[in-house]
Amino acid sequence: MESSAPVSSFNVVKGFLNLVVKRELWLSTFQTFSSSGYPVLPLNNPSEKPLLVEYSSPNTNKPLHLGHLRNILLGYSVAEILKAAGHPVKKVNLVNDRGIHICKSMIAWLKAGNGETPESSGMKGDHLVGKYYVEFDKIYKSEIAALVEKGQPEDDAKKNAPIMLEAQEMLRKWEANDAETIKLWETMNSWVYAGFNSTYALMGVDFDKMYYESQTYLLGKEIVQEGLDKGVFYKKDDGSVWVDLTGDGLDHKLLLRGDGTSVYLTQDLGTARLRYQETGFSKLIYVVGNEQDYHFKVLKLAMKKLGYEWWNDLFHLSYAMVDLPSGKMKSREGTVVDADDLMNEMITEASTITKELGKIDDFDSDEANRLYKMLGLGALKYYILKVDPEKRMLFNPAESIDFNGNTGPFIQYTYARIRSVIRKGATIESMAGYKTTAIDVNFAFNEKEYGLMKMILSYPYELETAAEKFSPAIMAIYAFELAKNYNQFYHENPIVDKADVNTSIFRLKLSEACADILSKTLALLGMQVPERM
RNA sequence: GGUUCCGUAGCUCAACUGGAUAGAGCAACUGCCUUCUAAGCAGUAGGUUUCGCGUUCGAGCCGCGACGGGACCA
Repeated sequence: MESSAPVSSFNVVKGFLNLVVKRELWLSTFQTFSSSGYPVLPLNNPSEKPLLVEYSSPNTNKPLHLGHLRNILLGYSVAEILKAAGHPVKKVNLVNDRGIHICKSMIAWLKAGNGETPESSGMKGDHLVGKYYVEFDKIYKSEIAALVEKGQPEDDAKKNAPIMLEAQEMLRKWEANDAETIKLWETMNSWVYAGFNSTYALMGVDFDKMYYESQTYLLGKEIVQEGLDKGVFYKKDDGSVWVDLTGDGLDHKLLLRGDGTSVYLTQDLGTARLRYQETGFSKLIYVVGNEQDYHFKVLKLAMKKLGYEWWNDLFHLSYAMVDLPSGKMKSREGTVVDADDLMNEMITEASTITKELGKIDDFDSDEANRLYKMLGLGALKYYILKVDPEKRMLFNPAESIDFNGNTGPFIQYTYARIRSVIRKGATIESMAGYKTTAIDVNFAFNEKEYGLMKMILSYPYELETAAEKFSPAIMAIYAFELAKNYNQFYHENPIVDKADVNTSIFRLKLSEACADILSKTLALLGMQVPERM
């Protein structure tokens, strides 16, 4: 081997060729990194056109719960990862603000609400509206029972229950633009939005653009006509429009009802095309639960049949449901883990643990509360994001989320620990300038230092993989491994040692780089890091 | 009936797209705070990767078939 080659030695074990990279090369690469900041990502295909990430997409008849939490954290994190990887990204939210579900809340509020408002009740708006959604179901069930009592078959009773008929009548009025109905609808939706906004704010997520189904639900009808003209859709005798996907291993699928009203697919066709016209997206990523897998397959194939060449840029980022030990969550039965409650419980838990440890007794209450929030939400976010989205999650509220081991607070703790060492190093005159001191290329680093350097320098690679796979879990695991490696290094090596300034400076540089990468990686998961904890 | 996702330690999860002796955390047990933060570190124990067959130098990963769990489409 030539001496200028980057490889210092090699060996062969069990058919594997092992190359050993020269030590100087590691040091010079690390030197470049730590003096000029984060390595530039060697992106293969930096996109010029925006990637749209649609996430959250709530219904306005009830507050957000644990299932939404998984959706929102995933969507936000994927968007941040794509941004960090150099893509232009737009986060969008399609709010389902119309339909029978919201009419149910409205009817129940009219019947049983006595004019209650968020102000008068002191309830968060989304919780108040959700309360009447549950109320609707109670009334509905008692009406069904009464009809069955009188001898109606249950199926008929479900159709004939007065409150259900009223809800349907209200939907018709809404569609006919009835002034009074629209006014009530706007009022109750505004309560819900105020509630959602405070939940989003607590979670620390944001959106670049909001879409509302009340404005998009009529889109798509002309696309259906276009499909008929092109002969890729067909009409049945009752006037309904269908697409035949048996050639793709699926079934025939309804696109427009006989009475001319839309189904979800109709508006999704229209909305996708609208967004393409607006943005020319290079990808449209839908963060939606896996119960919609079939729906998105149909959507893509319908677009393909229509001849839109970007049909394959529609991507369904599918995730599995979150289950409770008691089974599925059902909003209308009130068996859900509410997102606000869960976040607040986590913050309280963080506060309890922090107080027990007593390390920040000198913090004022603002500082302390910021920290509790950081840690509580960090624990929750990490817990959810470290899991592969396709796997079902079992969430046991009785066993609270851990703060030790492979958790968010463990990584946050490691960051705080590093900052603490660096603060100490900065007080020693001979080391205070460690940031600008160049690394000695002949520095004899040990195994732990070597391992840390390698991990730090692999950040761009991890990020690129995470971006390609739309996978926050990759970054979560990377952060954990890095923190773990740092703690091992920390335990075995004194960092600030007055007797060995040269080594101390190198270790301070290494620590600083580690903290930077941890902070950056956690930010991609929507997490913050504390200077002390 | 059809399609699809999942099945790895008691529990929660990894395994760099088919590579070397399947790794972490929790729980259990044992050590380490007079030294830079013990929300930490070190160690013990825990596995026929649900089962079977196949593909090949090599399979947790690919194929086929069971079994179990979820979701969706008739």
